Amino acid sequence: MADAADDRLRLLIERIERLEEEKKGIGDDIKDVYNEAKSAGYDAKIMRQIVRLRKMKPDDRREMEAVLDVYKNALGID
Amino acid sequence: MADAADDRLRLLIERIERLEEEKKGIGDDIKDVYNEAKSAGYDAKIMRQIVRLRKMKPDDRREMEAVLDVYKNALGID
Amino acid sequence: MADAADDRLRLLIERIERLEEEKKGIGDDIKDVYNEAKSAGYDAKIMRQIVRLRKMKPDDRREMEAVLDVYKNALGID
Amino acid sequence: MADAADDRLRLLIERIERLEEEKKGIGDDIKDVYNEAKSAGYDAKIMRQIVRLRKMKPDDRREMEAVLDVYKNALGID
DNA sequence: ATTACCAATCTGCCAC
DNA sequence: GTGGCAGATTGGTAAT
Repeated sequence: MADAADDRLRLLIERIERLEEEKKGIGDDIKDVYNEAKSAGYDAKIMRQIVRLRKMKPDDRREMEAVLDVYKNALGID
Repeated sequence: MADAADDRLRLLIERIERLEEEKKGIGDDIKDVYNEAKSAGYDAKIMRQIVRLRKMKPDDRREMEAVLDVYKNALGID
Repeated sequence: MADAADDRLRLLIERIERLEEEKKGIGDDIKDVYNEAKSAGYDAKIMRQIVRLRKMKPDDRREMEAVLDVYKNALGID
Repeated sequence: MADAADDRLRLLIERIERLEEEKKGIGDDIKDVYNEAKSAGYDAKIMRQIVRLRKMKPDDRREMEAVLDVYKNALGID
């Protein structure tokens, strides 16, 4: 009963499923590294912030941090 | 055909739907305030960071910022 | 030291914070209803699906369900 | 200025960054497949539902669908 | 053991 | 129409 269109859809789905498995594997690897870091006494939550900051272009990051400081001063934070 | 159990489920669902509507209304109000802020020249994204920071207890926030600085120095950021 | 611009920003932030509190309150109310439903033996996860389905226009929902069935048949699901 | 602890942190961060890059690459591949499917006339949103359903154990899926039907009947959906 | 909280992923939306 | 952003949901974790 499975015609050619059915096959095409099935193949697309199966490719997606294989890729999602790979993606999950890498996600697990990342989790392992964070756990290793945690065992070494590092704070995973702050490491994640670092990773986020390093993704930004340095100039953009500094600009963002500068504006944040201005707003913090306006609000009397710190 | 609708028995008492059906009614009970329906009433629960309807209460949820009413509450979700209210919640959506408030979400829209929040969006309006951000738009007003944007019109006044403020950066909405950074305002959201400020709101997040103000949710934290001051001591926790300072501690977090201090650790972040240590990590940034370790990584040579800035 | 707080000038007029600082005040304006502070007022905007405070309005947002008030609205977010209200929003959180309603979110808690919704959670309460789901817990009540759970106590009555209902499955919260499926109730969420129901709420989602009821948000759709009936014709759109039926169309979507029809396509889903076609795909399920193509994949031999069921 | 970089001591051994700094190096350790840096190496952990770099491992994470490499893994995140790989993960992003696979995410892009998945997106490509969905786009290919879309070009062939398939509905990506429903394909995602199919993928989700296929992740479930068949018995669990059928049980879930059965309960959903019960709730739909109780609410007069369909 | 459960339950609430928190983070991370995923979906939907809006702006470009 | 595409990419980024915010919101929602789900899974994991920590506390009691």
